[in-house]
Amino acid sequence: MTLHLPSKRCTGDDRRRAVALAARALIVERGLEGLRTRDIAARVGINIATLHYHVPSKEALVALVAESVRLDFRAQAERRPRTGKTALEQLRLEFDDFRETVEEMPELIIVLTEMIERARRDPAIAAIVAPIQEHWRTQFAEIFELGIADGSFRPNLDPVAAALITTGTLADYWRLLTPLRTPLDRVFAEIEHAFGAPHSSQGKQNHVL
Amino acid sequence: MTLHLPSKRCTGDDRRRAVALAARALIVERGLEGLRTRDIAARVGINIATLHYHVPSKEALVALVAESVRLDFRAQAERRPRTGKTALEQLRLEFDDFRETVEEMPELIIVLTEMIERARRDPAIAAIVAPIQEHWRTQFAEIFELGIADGSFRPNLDPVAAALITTGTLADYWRLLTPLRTPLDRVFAEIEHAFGAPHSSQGKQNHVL
DNA sequence: GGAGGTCTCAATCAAATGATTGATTGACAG
DNA sequence: CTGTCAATCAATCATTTGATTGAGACCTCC
Repeated sequence: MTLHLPSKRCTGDDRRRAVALAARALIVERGLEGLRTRDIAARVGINIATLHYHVPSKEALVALVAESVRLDFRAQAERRPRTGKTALEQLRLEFDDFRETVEEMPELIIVLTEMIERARRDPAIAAIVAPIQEHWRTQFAEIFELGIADGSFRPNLDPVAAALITTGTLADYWRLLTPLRTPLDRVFAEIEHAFGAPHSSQGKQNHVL
Repeated sequence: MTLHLPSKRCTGDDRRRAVALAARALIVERGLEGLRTRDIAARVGINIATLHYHVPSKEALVALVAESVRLDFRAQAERRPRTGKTALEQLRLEFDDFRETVEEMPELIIVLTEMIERARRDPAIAAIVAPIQEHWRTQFAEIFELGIADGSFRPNLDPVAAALITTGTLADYWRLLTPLRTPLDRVFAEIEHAFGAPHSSQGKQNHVL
């Protein structure tokens, strides 16, 4: 991968990547609403014309950003093997994952939220963003399904509804304006109580099966 | 309320109200991102200068819209007496309320979401929008607290966490891009199961106490 | 009837903004 | 050395957009 620090010229892909990252940073700062092609070019350190050479239009640019976010999410989702774990363990892994993402790449979530908002009136963006949400939801639904079978969770649990509740809770949590003294842990614990098997006291010790 | 159809002149408050409504409609169509003062003026049927006479700046206009949304939410929240009901009944009232809002004034929620997004980088809007969310959350927290006392809900329920889960779930539900064949009812039912007292089978018949 | 305030508009401004043009540079193949 | 092509830039365009100005119209109260 030729970096653009030593040599002045870069390959198109490198430039596009740099543009996407700069755009993401600017979206975090000023929102999609305040995103300007000039600012992106300036942050990358190139001319506006050069930007337009690599990314034909602003519409394409937003799509490029959405796509880069999608890839980042997929990459982050792929580097966790969950095989051979109980459902409860998998659920906690998922929680850890979320906490990690919130703490280490909050910018990624912010941009995703902006994209989701835009997706409501932009089918092209919707097509990119929907799979991300779908995948996340499915992930939880499968965990709950497994958990019903292995006894981690309530027998009368509705896996799909539970997944909707879980993803909705997490997606909305970080959106909260008030910094919120209620820590994420309490929410996680409450979700476990809410979906866990009623008799098995699966508080700290996980003696499933 | 003097309409502006027969007589040409209106009082300032009427105009401001009309401007706010037109702006809300435009936000639904094109987002805050695509909101243009000219378009608002055109929709109201007035000159741009007249718009600026009633609302000094675009910033003030966005604040006006946020404020109008806040008032609408407050009005909608106030017209429901919940005294003398059990916690479970109150929870279901709240669910009915949400469903009604989603079905009858989805535009209100869309605008609120845009405002929440903007609030992240605009303190003035944050100050208007935060109380709405706060109130909603508190509402549920109180219901859960009452429900623990009256036996509707689990004794080990964390009311604040449960409220966060509930509001997060609802707030995120309507945001979903895929029209989602999973009906709201299943989510509601799952929440009731999740927080309900484990032994009392409060599925359809509500024989609390 | 007129003084003063409220309300409205046509015309215009200055800045911002997405996009284009035409020329230049550097790398590399033959 | 030369032709080709990706990559880059300065300059500029055509609109868009938030905001202002100055001239009236309409209403109310005296």
